[in-house]
Amino acid sequence: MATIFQADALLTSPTRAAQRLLGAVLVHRTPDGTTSGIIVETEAYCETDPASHTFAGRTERNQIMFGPAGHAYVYFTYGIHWCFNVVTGEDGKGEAVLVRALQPLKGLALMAGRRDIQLPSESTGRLLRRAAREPRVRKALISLASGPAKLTQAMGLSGEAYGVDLLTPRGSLRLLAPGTPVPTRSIVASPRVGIRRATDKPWRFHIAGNPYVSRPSRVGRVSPQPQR
DNA sequence: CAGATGATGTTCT
DNA sequence: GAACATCATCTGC
Repeated sequence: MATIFQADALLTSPTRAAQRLLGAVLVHRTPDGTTSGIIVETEAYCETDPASHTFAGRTERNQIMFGPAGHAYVYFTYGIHWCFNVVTGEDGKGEAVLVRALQPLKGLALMAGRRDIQLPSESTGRLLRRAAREPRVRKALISLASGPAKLTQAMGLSGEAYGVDLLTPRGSLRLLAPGTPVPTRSIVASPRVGIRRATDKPWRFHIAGNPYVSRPSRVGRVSPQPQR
């Protein structure tokens, strides 16, 4: 039923792949249950980019980024957090897209438990309706996965996911094609977050107006032309 | 609201 | 020994 994300769509520049990944769905099945979410914010990293883990060449940690597209690059940072990337580009290239935020779809209670966030135990639909008028519920839903380390925690992702092929149809961790495609006019580009180098490159992308992004857009809608 | 800070461990220089 | 693709919590407007 659920269609796996098209591998070909990742065989391009990471900035373009980052835009194509918006709207795609990440699904993780574990013994505790299944969680999933729509990718609403991404960032592109490539070898010639001083902010990229691959800038200085291959290392044990980044080797998967040089491998074929569609695998997971997961790394540990700040002594506490895990971040999740989708490897993109041709085999041998050292490129990936950091997934920065998800709009929760399934397994919200499990996500909340993993995040230690209080959420009324009601159906997703009911929660969404409550969120419309109750700020507390709204904030709880938004804080489930609105950041690169929040989403890995909510989805139950860590080092075990390193190198996993996300495009395997029956895999426990899968990347699915967007339910509804995100039109280019709804994609906003802005500078990447939390880096010290190459801060001028507008290689962060998010879905315009989506409340589940890690931070609001200051830059306006961007348009038609993808960088690079 | 903005800005500062501590947590905590791996990776790289 | 420094840096780190972060987050929660705190302080002071």
